[in-house]
Amino acid sequence: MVGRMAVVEDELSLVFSALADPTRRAIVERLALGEATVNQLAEPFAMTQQAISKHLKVLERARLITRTRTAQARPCVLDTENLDAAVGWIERHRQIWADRHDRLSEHLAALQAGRAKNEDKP
Amino acid sequence: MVGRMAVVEDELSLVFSALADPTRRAIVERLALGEATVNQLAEPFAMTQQAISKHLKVLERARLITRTRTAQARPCVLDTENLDAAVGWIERHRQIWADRHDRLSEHLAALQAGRAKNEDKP
DNA sequence: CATTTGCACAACCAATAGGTTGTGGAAGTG
DNA sequence: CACTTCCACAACCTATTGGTTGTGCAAATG
Repeated sequence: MVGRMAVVEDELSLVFSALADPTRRAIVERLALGEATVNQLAEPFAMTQQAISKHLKVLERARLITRTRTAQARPCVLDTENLDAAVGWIERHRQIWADRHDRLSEHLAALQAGRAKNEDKP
Repeated sequence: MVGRMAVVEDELSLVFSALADPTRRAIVERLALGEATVNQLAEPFAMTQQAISKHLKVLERARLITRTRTAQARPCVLDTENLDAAVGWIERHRQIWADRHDRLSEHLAALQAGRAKNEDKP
């Protein structure tokens, strides 16, 4: 195999990689305040409308936004389901580590306490 | 400006893009169970040790792991601080939207209730 | 000391990402 | 109808990503 790439991108990868771009995060922040059209979203950025459309397509593929059609406009709405999925994944593993880490700290504290019986300054 | 790329990658982008790869997420999952050496981490994957080393460098740059030195081994440990940062960012904006969405659902439910007075089947 | 083990650095490669310009269609407005 | 507004598609460009092979050093082991 020479240089083959990922073919079947899983949803979580799409979500995280969608959130990995500052422009797209800004768009999500904006959409958290309410729906907006492409031009409204593009306005604050120093880039073309086409670039923003590309970003929106990435967010849509990650199912972080959904798009409706109102007349000639294409308003975007935030879809939090996959945001939840992302938080879920992180929390699941962060918590396991945190628990272990607590026990480790506990263990070290116990050791420290044991040493304190013999010498005041370690 | 013709095709200039991101120069000053912010930390959050590094974190999300580090988590955007299934191999790296698997590594994080593994490290949530406790520290491991490079070879231990590489073992489950159908790729070279060098590829894993690259992935570890990405995780290290995102400050999701830290590496110590024990003899000739380089054990990796999970660092949850930036995982927390990622969750924090998502939660902040997800919550705002969720609140708005609740009020919208409420509003729609109220409308629906109003209609129910006139016709049973909407 | 010779060898193995653990890991990283470098050069290379194909695919992807993130931007551009150019263009055109579909829906509202004079 | 002519025109403008809103948006997407296509072609193109460059940098980055995710993998490879080849190599070599540093520390443990015989």
